[in-house]
Amino acid sequence: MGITKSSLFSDSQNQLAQIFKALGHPARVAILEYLLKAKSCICGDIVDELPLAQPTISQHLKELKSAGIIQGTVEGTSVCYCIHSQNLLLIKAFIEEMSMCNPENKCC
Amino acid sequence: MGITKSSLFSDSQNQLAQIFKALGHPARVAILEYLLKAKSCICGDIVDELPLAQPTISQHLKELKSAGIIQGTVEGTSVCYCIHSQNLLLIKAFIEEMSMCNPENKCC
DNA sequence: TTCTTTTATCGTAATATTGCAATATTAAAA
DNA sequence: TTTTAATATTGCAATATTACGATAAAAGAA
Repeated sequence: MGITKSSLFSDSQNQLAQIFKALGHPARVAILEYLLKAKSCICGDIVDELPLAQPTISQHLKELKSAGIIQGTVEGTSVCYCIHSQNLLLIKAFIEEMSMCNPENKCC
Repeated sequence: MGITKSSLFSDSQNQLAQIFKALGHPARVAILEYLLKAKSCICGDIVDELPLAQPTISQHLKELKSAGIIQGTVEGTSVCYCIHSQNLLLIKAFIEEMSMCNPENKCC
């Protein structure tokens, strides 16, 4: 149905999934890589950098922001975006746990 | 258009996004947590554990598998799934880089 | 062989996502 | 005030995802 039954899962599971989902698009990965590479947390240069139209970039930025992965500060007519690491630490812990796969498991 | 323009991005960006996307659903997060918790890498107990119908679970398992996050081994009539950590290490490295946000940035 | 159990696949309805043109908004510049 | 520049929002078409009932497939049990 295209509708995720989030009520069936824990808050923690939903939050982790939400953050992962926001990272689950190559444009958003590219935006983060650009924000990391750029020394200062430049704003709409992302539009020039990425091969997508301005409204599309704006939408991707909005999703990253609402997932708590980036933050934006208005500076005159432009907006300065940068990585907000707090929520990334949540999924970092999850992945660290998961990647400690037990090699004793029969099929691993 | 609901169609991700993956050709516009690098292989690395597409691969990272694909793995993140597979993790971007609470049911799939729950499946991984269950696989980690269960001592042996049990199979269709996941269907009993999660509040979703069997075809839905099967579909989620398929997505995790095609993203290289889990692997399955047929054992008679049942299938034994377990975590396959290799691809998780890819996103682990990405997140570690990203979470080293530079606090010197003006807006961070 | 027939039945049963387990898992996968098909088909489909409901909903979500992606991308962009057009347009709105906002604040600085002229 | 008018114009310009930067970003956000709206509306929509194309496509993807989610969920599940029905059914298929595969292997062991009777």
